[in-house]
Amino acid sequence: MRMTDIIEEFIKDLFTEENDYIEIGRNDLAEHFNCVPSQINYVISTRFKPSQGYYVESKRGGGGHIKIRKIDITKSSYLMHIITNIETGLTQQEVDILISDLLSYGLVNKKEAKLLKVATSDKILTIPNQFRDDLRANIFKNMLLNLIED
Amino acid sequence: MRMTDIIEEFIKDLFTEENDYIEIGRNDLAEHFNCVPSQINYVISTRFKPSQGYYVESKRGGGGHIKIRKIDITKSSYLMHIITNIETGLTQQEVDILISDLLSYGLVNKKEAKLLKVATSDKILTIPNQFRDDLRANIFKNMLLNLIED
DNA sequence: TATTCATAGGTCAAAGAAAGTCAAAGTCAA
DNA sequence: TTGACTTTGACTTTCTTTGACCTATGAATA
Repeated sequence: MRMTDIIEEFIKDLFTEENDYIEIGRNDLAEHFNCVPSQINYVISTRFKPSQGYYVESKRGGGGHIKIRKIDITKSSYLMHIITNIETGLTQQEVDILISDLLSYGLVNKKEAKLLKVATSDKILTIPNQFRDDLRANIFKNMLLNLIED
Repeated sequence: MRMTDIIEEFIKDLFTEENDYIEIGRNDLAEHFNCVPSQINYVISTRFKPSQGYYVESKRGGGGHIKIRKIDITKSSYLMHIITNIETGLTQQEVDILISDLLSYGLVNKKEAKLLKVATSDKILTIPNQFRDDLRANIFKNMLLNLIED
């Protein structure tokens, strides 16, 4: 069996009914499985993506850690559907349409819609063109993921 | 848990409804937490900046102390203070502290805090380094602006 | 009054502790 | 035998901890 799969399973087993997130130390885990630390990053980036219902944060430096939150994707299959189907970039137009759909289906309220809109608008995303649509898609996707109720 | 976070929390707990400032002795505090005195300075300089709504004064010599004052917190004034004090870029660390303060003052709810956090995190802002802090500040500022007018 | 000294706090850079990135090399199944 | 997936490791970035040295204040003393 591949190391990757073993680590994936190990991490997934850390989730129980009570916790919706877990914290790991990258180096500890790597040591535990006798692999290089970056292997852990590989596992996380391939098996714990938003489209798989996971949200990941981390902190470096002393006392650093990686935190993985599991989102109950059955709570909103429509949101999940959108999230899963965002692969590449999105234009502002595309996002605006999605937001107004979400609003009219009552999946987000007005305030949330506004926040989504602000954080994904061309006006605010003041970076070189080439990066914008991918960044926007990434922000949008992850914000949606976090709108799914606990 | 990090010493830094423990000290930060300890200091923040010293604030109550009645007092708008607190006084600490650097050496006493360091002794209490069994760390070097300069650790206290580190905590203060990373967690109690003016842009985060705190003003620090101190006095050396006999009877010396460090005094930390918190700005007046009515919803719009605090938000405006933060917004107007964002000049150039913000690191993720700085934004995270701001968000947790906003949350603890009840100026944003949990969901809004999450959205703010997602839209400003290093993990999500997948663009070249040089652009990141300015972009983050821009997103954050504009999201906050939208939280005010409601 | 002027000097000296103990008692604070301030600064800054180095060392330490994690995690992130990226690309090269390896594996394996279709 | 090629293309996708995995493994590895050198290098980078971020955050924290530590300590040596510096500066200001007030009290005691000459």
